[in-house]
Amino acid sequence: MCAAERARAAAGMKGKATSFDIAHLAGVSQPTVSRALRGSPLVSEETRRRVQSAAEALGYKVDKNASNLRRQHSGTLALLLFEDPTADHSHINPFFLSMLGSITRASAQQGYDLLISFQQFSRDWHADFAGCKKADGIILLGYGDYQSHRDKLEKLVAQGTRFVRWGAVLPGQPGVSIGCDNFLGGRMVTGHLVEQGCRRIAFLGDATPHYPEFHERYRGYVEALRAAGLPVDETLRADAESTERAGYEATKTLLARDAAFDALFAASDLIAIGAMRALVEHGLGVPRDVALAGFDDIPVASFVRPALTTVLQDTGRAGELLVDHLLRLIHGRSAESMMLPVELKVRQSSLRMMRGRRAR
Amino acid sequence: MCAAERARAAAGMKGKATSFDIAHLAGVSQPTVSRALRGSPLVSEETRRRVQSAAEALGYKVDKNASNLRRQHSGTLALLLFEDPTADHSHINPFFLSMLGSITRASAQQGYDLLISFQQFSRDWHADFAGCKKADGIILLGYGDYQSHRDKLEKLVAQGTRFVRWGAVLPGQPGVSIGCDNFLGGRMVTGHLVEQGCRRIAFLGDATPHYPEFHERYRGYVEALRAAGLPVDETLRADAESTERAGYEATKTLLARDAAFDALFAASDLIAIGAMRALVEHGLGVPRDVALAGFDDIPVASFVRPALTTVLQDTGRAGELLVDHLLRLIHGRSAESMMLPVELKVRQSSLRMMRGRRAR
DNA sequence: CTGAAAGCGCTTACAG
DNA sequence: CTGAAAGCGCTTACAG
Repeated sequence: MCAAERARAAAGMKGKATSFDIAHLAGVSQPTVSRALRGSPLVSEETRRRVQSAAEALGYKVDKNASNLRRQHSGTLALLLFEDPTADHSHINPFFLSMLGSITRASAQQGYDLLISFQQFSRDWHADFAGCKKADGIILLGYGDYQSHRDKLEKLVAQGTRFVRWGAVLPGQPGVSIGCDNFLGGRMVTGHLVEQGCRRIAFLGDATPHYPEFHERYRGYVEALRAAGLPVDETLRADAESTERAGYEATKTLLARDAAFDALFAASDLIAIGAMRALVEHGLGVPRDVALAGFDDIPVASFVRPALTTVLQDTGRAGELLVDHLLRLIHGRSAESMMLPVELKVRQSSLRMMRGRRAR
Repeated sequence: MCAAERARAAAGMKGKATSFDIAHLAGVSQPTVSRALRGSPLVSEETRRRVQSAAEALGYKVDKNASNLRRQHSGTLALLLFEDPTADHSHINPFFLSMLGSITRASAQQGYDLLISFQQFSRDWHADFAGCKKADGIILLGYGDYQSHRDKLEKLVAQGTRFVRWGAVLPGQPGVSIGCDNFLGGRMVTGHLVEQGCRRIAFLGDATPHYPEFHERYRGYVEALRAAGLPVDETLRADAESTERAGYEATKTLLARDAAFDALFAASDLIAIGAMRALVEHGLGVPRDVALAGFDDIPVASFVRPALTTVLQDTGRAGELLVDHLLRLIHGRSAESMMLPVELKVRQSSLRMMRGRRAR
């Protein structure tokens, strides 16, 4: 039995203490307890102290359900992680894990709790969090097909649900989106591969508007090829969702096609790592025979051998911005979509000049 | 304006619909709405249908705050992630990330929401979740110093807070703990290194009772050495918390000590990866000059070169068990601490016989 | 099977 | 600066 329990037992109470118990102990009314604990300026310093020590003595905590009900808010943000239903369920994409970490931190810093939920895009999740007041706002995260599911976002807007979305920032999208400059990232990587002397650069990833982020990266790739006067060869493109397995298989497809390539730009690091495995199995050296680059800079990217050239998205900043923008919306202020800068991380996997410099 | 809004505007309502609105539309009393929606067997099939379609028409969702307040529960579990305050804050330990994924999935499967929060052990978090009824129970996760903070756990028990803890399973601990067989894991790895012909095996990690998991792994290491008739040399031990940086530095310390070693057992994969970098910088080949093994089998473990020998903890099963045991406690049933089996994953980093088999 | 009533534990306008 | 009163939106024993 701890001190608080003993004190309460002495006072003849059972169960958790309520604000009435504190009021009784402090010799004030129950509303005064509420005011004192919420830091209202209406309460005298001396009363506040009495209330506070009574609350501590009984181990009292404000009941969130009651408080939220009365105040009509929840002090909670919901993070919805959308996963491709076809993806391997045992591991979450490390990139989103990293985002999750920074979002958790950012919302804690702002005094909000974070509710986490995995969702399928197909399900009817749009009213599950804001509708029932479990959360004041929603953060949407995931490589998703926002084109087919645009109606869900529009429903959120129509409902007046506050939400922000991580993903491609494109004109005319419902709600607020925050994402990195995928187009620029794609152009930078491809430009770098061109500089390395690559001439037949393949693209791995679903380049349809159904995967807007990949699509933007692809557009950057095309732009860089154009700028270098290189043709865009459709046989050098293979679809892949963002998994290692898909990258592996897309590379096999490409190899089977017998269309020669000297570089591979994978739309994500996971795809790139799968590609690396397929290339090695096929007896091709990276970067000796094929230069390779990915996107995201997930933690493994620097640990694979050769270390993977990729595009860094600042997840720390992204998490802060997502929470920040969502809170603006919750507080009735305006928030604009925005695009974050990216950074090219050149590592060994794309450095064709390195050939022979190390005994590998 | 969506259909639900239009319907409600027609009915002259503003704001979210309540159970009274549904009652009105369905032509029943408000309590009947509540019963119908909660699936009470007292409601006739026909009434239920009327209520349900009214609820759908108005886009009604039960207000969780009100429902929780009345029912005195929250339908939510809290996951508290303890991080070493000295650790690098930009990345979360991948092992815990993996646990987080499986816990999220398991609690969703059981119909519970999951609240996530990062905590410092030193802070006064014990009443922050259960005390204020934000969560029905708590899951504790993190390489923590449970010895110094044992009083916190005891406070939880005294309060009657339902909680389960991931970590070392030792006799006499407050509450329910679930963890893997760290002792066996340590013994298996060390035994394997001995089999590979290693005779001077160093241990990297804080082996004090303050890190009970590492301590158990260390005890397994000692046991395996004893079984092989090898001495336990204190100069072959260097403290490290579970970060890459700490592993890097501990290895440097070891190297500076000038006590020869032919193998390194790191108490975690992160430590092992840091160690690998230090060894390479020092001109030592892995596994040629020094065999290396870690613990956890985080995703990078199979991607570093050479791939890292380690001990697999089944995070999927662990997450399920943590949630399962916590729900047992919440439902007033009993739950016992338990230990999960581990699996040795032999990869190249420890295969000294491999020397020369590949041109690396 | 259904309704009228009470109450979960707070917060906040209102009155003093 | 403080208290009495009302009410947030449900759920559930009680009565019929």
